[in-house]
Amino acid sequence: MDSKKKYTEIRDQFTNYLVEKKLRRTEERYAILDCIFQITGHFDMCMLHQRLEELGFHVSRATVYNTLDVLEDCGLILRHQFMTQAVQYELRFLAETHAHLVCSKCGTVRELKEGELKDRIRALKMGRFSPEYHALYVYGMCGKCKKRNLRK
Amino acid sequence: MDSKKKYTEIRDQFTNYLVEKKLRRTEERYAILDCIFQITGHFDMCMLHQRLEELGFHVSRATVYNTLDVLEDCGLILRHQFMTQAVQYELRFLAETHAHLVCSKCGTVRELKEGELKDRIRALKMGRFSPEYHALYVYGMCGKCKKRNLRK
DNA sequence: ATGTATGCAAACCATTTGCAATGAC
DNA sequence: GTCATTGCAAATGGTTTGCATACAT
Repeated sequence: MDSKKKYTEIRDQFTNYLVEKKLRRTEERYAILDCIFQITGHFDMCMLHQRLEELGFHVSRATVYNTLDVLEDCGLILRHQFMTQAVQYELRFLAETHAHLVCSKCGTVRELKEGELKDRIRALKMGRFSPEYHALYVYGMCGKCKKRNLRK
Repeated sequence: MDSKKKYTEIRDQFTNYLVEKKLRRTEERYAILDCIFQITGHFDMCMLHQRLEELGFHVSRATVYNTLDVLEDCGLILRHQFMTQAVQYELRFLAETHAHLVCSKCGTVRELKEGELKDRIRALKMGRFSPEYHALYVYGMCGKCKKRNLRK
């Protein structure tokens, strides 16, 4: 299975990061990463905390926040802020290949593959700025909301 | 002056929107739009409220929030959430022509012209989704932070 | 005259912080 | 043994809400 291989890669990246930065490799941190890897789309702190609880793994919210910061700094996840009040996260390797279509009406976020655009963005000349990753948001109205608007 | 013409256009767009939606054309709403038009870059509710106060125009924070919502809905401004806790806004016609280079280290946001990319993004096939505007964020490290990192 | 918009203050809630206890090194 | 990390609870602060008053229509 390819996903298993990918996960080993991700876990290793996390371990290398923790070792290099002299941070501790705690059970909590790896449990949280494991849990995130099971989520295919976006998630927020609340959802993550709940899932961990369901798996019978209790962690404090403070620890979840702390770990999300570490994972973001490590480059494994990235943060989005859509219409919702809570910050949303996503595994970076999943996010790289799509744009986010955000409906201004209902807040739904759809993903759109845009393979070639990625390379064009990477090719931008940014002077002294060293790009690490990017996110493209397109705001507008989704099909459902358009229909709903016509009805009225 | 071209800017004056642009502002008339924007003010008219706002008026049309308010009339169409049967919302009231209050002094506060126009004063807030005036103030925003003077700001060339990003701003948050706090900065805006402060500037209005400096101009001797007192409005409650609730009204600023309300007006920002109306202006966003009207399509005149768009919202960003960078590293800071407060939501940042920007005049939409200014934002359309540049990408945002966000430094993950210090949080600074630089703007980068990217004229041709805009058209490519507009050309994306999004199915039933009707795009209205977009925002491109590139995360990475700015020149200053890179230097600072080397020194240590 | 009617009902929306405003101002103010209180409430809300995601996130951060302080501190004692735990556990990775 | 040392000190980063955790858990818990309290604090923080941006944003939202409720309600009485003002005012656009």
